[in-house]
Amino acid sequence: MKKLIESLLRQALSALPVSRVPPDARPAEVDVERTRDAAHGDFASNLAMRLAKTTRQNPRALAEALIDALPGHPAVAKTEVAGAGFINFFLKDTAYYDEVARILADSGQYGRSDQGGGRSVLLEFVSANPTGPLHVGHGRHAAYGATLGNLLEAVGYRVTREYYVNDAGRQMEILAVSTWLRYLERCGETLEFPANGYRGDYIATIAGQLHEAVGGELRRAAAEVFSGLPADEPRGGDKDAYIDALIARARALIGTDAFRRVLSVALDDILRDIQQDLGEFGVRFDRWFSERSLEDDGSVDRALAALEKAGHAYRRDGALWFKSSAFGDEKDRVMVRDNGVKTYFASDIAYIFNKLARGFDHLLYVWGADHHGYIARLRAGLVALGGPAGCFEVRLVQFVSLYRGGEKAQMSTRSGEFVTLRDLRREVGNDAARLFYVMRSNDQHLDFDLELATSRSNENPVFYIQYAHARVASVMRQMQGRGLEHDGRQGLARLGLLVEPQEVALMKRLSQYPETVEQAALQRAPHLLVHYLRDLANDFHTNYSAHQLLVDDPALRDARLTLSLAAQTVIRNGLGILGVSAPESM
RNA sequence: GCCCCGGUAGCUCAGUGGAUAGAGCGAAUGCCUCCUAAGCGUUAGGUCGCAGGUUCGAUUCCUGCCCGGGGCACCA
Repeated sequence: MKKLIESLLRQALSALPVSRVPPDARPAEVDVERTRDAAHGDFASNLAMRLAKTTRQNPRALAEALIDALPGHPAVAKTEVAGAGFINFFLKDTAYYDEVARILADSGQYGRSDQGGGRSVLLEFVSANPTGPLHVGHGRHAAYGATLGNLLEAVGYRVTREYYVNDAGRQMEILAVSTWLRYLERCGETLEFPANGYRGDYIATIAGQLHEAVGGELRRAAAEVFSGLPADEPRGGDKDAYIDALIARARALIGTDAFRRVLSVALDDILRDIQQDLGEFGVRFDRWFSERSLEDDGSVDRALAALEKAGHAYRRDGALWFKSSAFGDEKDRVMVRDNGVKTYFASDIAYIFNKLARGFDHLLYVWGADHHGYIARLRAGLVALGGPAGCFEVRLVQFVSLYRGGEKAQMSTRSGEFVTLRDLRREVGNDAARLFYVMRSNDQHLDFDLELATSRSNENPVFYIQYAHARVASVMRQMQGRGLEHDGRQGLARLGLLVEPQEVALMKRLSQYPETVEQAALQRAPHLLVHYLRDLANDFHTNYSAHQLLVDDPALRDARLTLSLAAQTVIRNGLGILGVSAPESM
């Protein structure tokens, strides 16, 4: 509907003589917005005021000229010049009736568009290290990324969802050694757990499975394991040096193959858990991309070689550096350490190289806010490899705090006492979790109120929105219980009977849905859709309270039910994008 | 020190180069012989952090400052 007004204005603009508005003064896009005040009509444009600036003409006179040039359209009742030069558009009610008809005809497709023109987007999100279960922060990434993917698809992009599995590198070795130590405890050894190890209970569980599988085969005496190692942090040593020595010792005692096996057992178990968790949460990925595969198939080496060949890499102090400062980063970055070990940055370069090679039009990353310093260097890598900087986009998600009854719930990652995503889902349910996670702007720290998420009142947007949907279903059941039928064609034909202000307000709100989806997708802002649905539910409940739907007059009843079914359709579509269910009863 | 995010009603947060800045909660208060009261209505509540600048017009854009959170590794 907004598009219609924009197109009319564009036609009017191109109809103005060049002498009046030179071509280079004409904006590529005309801005049309919904009015806040009904006295200003339904839509307004500041086009004349913008032209007035560039052409140094009177804005009101320009507005008059534009209105004169405006082609007539059956949906437009009236246009006027107002204020400093606004052009206000008043629509006929029939325009909204047509929109209701479109909603019911398009049904599940209503609100979708081909704005994206089928361009391909690689959306990478979550990508949490497989060193433990997902916690509530990852949950926000999952909900945000999944909703973003749905939004982009709704406006015509081809979206590939990918989870980058960091299954290589030192963190994996720490995971393996942590598992092995718990296994030794299970075998009966007594030991002091390293400060830098993974301490969560899940490690002991995995160690138990390992013990069942291999018995005492990998058991070594604790004295043998720990003799001659440097001091750990609690004893005044360096925890990193200590755990590295411990890893080397483990390798030496049980052999590289067995160490690898322990690593695989732990990794497979944790990854399976993550996949199951996200699956239950309704978050699906097209591909789980293994970091290790990039190393195994030589991609990392090739990417490093490509950078060296292009003259963007150099050696210093025994390390291989990427000259990222030449591409806007604040300083150069190490890719291969002086001990020959590649940094994670090396594989991330290889990964982005891989993404480019797969021919995506756009690379969209969702990262935690703590990774913002990483944006410049990865973009630098992309550009150095010959990729277009414009296709690279990162959206940062701020942190999540849990509140329970006004008290902040504590989380800490290494202690193993964090609140997992699974715990959260069990407590508040998937629907509430999905919606609460995307209710706030991703730029905003999120205070997740556990009590609110489970409360059954209109302050809880989940129940409030779902209830509006269920209420329509309930009325339809009620109608059938009375032996009545709904005549949809009659309803559409008699929408003119809907003259109550609450009914008109509901129709106007419904017509905003396609704009809202588009805006939310293009701004990467799912929270706009949540707010819209809340407002829509409010309009529905208001109308429901003000006017009986199941009235005796069949024509009026059909019209009202038709409008209600349209509202139900839009709510269902919107909740679908959010990954929230639309129940028939509550 | 540098970089990112935030500062809008008592609280949690939307919003925008335009016309009188919004919602929910909380507070006060009204509505069930009637389709789900898991609902609806009414009232009160604001120096859009502060100071400059650009503009016909700034809460919105720019600069500086203040406050809160985060980041500045040959860790992931």
